[in-house]
Amino acid sequence: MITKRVPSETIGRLFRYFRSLSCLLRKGEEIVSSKTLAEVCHIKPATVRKDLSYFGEFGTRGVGYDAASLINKIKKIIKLDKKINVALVGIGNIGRALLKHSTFELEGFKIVMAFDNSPSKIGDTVGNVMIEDAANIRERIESSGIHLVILAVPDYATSKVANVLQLAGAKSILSFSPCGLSMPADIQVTCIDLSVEMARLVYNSCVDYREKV
Amino acid sequence: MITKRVPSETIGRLFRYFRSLSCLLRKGEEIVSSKTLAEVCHIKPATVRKDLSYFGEFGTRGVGYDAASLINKIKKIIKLDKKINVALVGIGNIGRALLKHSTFELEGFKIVMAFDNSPSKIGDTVGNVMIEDAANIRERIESSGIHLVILAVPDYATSKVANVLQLAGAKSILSFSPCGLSMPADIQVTCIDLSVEMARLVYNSCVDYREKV
DNA sequence: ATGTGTGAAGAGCTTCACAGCC
DNA sequence: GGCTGTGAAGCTCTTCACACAT
Repeated sequence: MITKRVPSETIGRLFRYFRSLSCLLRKGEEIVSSKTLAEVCHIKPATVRKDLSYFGEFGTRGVGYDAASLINKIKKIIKLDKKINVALVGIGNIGRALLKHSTFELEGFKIVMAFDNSPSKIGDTVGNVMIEDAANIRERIESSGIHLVILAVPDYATSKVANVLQLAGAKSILSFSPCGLSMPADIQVTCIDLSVEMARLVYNSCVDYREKV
Repeated sequence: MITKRVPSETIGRLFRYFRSLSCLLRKGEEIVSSKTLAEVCHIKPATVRKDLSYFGEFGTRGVGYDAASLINKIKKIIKLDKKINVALVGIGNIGRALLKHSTFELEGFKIVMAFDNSPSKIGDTVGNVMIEDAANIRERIESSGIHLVILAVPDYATSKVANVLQLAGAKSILSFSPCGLSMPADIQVTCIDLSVEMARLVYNSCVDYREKV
């Protein structure tokens, strides 16, 4: 019993291949080589081939990949063949921006439900979605079968909400709070922490090109 | 001539240690062990010790780390001892959210300049910052000596703006567009791509606990 | 000739396990 | 006893280099 090991980075890149291929196809390129795809994505050709090889043999040696059919293969692999419904908790600045951010829908994700606990927000409609009372999170998410939830609440509320989401059967959480989440292993959590990213950028730009002896 | 190799992940974790230590200190914990710090951050004690060891010996064997002095050490390492000024380009939904996102300032970053090219936005003030004409980006960033720029413009404009930023002497770019940036190696670029993160979450939650034979 | 598919080498990060010090 | 600091092992992802197919 061996789990097929696919690097987590590979999945992210598949999504980018999907985007780039759609773009190349629109420009009339029907056959695409790993070299072309790599250039568009700013990575190495070998990485492209390796990534795809985890899932099968999609190309023709000496020729390349058929763009249209490769797109479909990728779509199935990363479950982009159906729209993914998403719930959003926390309608602060970030939450509001996400609701208005129309691009998600083009990429296969749709925020279909939004929650906040502030009476002044509940009932409002932002970007076609009505804000519901956070008290109903569990019931609503459970009954709708939503698996992916975006968490954009203040830090102090994060873990409390996360526990409710767990009870509601959520499988994946994308959080904008500095992690602090301890979830069971069967729940995927990704934290997006802008301060951390900025700190890394600052550090790297000071160090990388100042070699130490 | 050997570059001291510090994992890029380590820098991100240092920032989290910094946060956690501040919190622990506020609670009155003056001495902190790698075990305690690891628990708070949901990582392994050995990782904490290894991370710190890249920069020196900050602890006392048999005892632990002095929280206050460790915080100061970390501050210096990741340049948090001074405020970092940041410029923001693109005042759409995300840009606006970032301007209003007051937490940055607590963490050492301050958006001091914002640009857009829409006449209807130029001159407005959002969260204490006046939106300036994007035509002045180069001049303003160059003369202010800002090194870190957040890019929140529509995809099609990203690389064009990035080129201007390069000319303006920016050293680091935090972009919210699907990468497409080819910058010289001395400019650090980080892309935050929510669709990619969501796609990974979805994939992992389907696969991780469905072992393949 | 050209470009894929892939085992093996390489690079980078994490984790272990234990020596060293309190 | 307790906890740090660290070389070495382990693991994961990337890159190479070449066999193979058209």
